[in-house]
Amino acid sequence: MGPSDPASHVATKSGRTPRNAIMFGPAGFAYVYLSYGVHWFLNVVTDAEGEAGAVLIRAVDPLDGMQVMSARRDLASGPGRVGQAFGVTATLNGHDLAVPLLQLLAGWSLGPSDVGESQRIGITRAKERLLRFFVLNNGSVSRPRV
DNA sequence: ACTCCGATTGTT
DNA sequence: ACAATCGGAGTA
Repeated sequence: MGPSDPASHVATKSGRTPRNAIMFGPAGFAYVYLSYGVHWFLNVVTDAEGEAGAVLIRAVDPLDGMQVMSARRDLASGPGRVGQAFGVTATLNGHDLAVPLLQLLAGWSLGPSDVGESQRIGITRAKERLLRFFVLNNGSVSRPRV
């Protein structure tokens, strides 16, 4: 939602800044930022060039390269863990997600009944908006901390 | 220049 | 419940 979402990095009065500049570019690029000075968060830019918008990847379900069956459940459940699992750092900010180094590919097919939506996690502004989307009945989906 | 705090996580 | 850890953004 970009500017119309109070929880977005582009929602401030300053609008475009050095940090969020990638969000104003074309879709399909990585927007990476450091959270709490600790975790690298991976976002995918979604809107057309000139229109700021991005989606945070909060979890990933490891399908290939998981010699680690035991770790499967929580290996990449949580945005900080996604960053850690893929080795995301500042150098990936602005990365073209069509390039194999870190690439978005078509996944298995999902219908509307496979996708859940809920309030977002960990934010203070615009909590009520249902802008968190997840695969239903998938163990890798991240959850709020109890 | 200085303050506040953040789409968190691991440990106590 | 709390520390870790740091830079963006707002205020002065």
